[in-house]
Amino acid sequence: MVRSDARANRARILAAAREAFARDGDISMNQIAQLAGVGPGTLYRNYPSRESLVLAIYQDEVDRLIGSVPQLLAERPPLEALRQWTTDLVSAMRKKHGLGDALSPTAHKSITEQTYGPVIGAITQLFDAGKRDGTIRTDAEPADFLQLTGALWRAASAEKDRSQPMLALILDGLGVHPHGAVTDARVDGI
Amino acid sequence: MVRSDARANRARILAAAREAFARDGDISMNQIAQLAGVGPGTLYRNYPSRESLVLAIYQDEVDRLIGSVPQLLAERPPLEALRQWTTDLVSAMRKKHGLGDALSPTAHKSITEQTYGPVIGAITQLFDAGKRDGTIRTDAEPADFLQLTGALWRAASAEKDRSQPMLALILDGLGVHPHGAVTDARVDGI
DNA sequence: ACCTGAACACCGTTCAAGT
DNA sequence: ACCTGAACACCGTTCAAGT
Repeated sequence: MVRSDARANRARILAAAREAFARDGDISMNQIAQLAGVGPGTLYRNYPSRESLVLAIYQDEVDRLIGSVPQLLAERPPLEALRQWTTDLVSAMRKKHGLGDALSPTAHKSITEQTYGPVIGAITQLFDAGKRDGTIRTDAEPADFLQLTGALWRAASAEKDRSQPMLALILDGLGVHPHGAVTDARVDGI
Repeated sequence: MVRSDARANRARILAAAREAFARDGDISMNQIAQLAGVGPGTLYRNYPSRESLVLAIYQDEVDRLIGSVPQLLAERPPLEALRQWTTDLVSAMRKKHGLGDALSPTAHKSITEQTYGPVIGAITQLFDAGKRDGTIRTDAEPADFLQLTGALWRAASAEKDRSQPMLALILDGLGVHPHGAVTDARVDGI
């Protein structure tokens, strides 16, 4: 039987840790415990090592992202949902790389591999909705899109954030264009 | 004026640290000082931070590598010198990646960028010697060769070390083959 | 069943005292 | 001019004592 205060603690720890790591990747475990208002023992009961905590934070971020898809699709047209979702994804990737210096390359690699499948799944959902209502090309590939997303994150990290116009460009390319007019405009836009 | 014991200490620290890091990338600064037979203060006088020590170790490794070129070229024919040198390079790269988990991604990147130029320079020296005596193709590009070297290091890390046969293959490709016969054999060898 | 927080061994780093 | 090593503040982690 999981006590309710235990569950609440777990959530508080994760929230505090997420905030703390976003501010400073070098934050100590004891400091996180204090920020969360629990003893260090409680922190270690829930996350037995520093690495497991970092992994949980990122896993949680990905879970939110995956889980937000149905809501986004209910609220707006598929292309708009995809735009919003991708913006969130880029922000999550940037956070992951913010952690980067506190995360060992090996851990970083394993985290990327573990989240690849679910992320592709979410993109597939968004694509399928657009393909069904005719706003996204039927030959669009989720894996290709994710690849392009990597370029977006790099663009977002640069001094001048060009990720939004670049995303608009990609989404244009995904759209269905009866006369190819928008495709021409896209080439001009580069 | 640099005292001779100071210079000796610096060398002893670097040697001890190189050995220690090769065994365990998580070695502590105090442990390194003890292994080198100096007080922690002396260690910090020479290398004011952990990162500066790691960087110095790798820099030293690259310096040795660059410096070994004339000796190698004096002792053996260019292609043989290139083979030996590349074997040493792969071993150095493997060490760098052994450090990898103790080195921040940012530091790892900057170290790679800083050593790129000198490494290309060393390869150019070896190539030029081979081009002069007609054993290496005149159109061979040092940068391409270094790129292929990356594949060698990955092959060396795999459970079955295939780096030596792969290196032989690349060197075959660099050689001058009057009738193209060796090139055919090379394709068969894959 | 879970939490607290003092305690442990050790970390990176500093600096007064020596030679 | 340089070295030593005790000392400092803090680290990740544990565990006896509580509720």
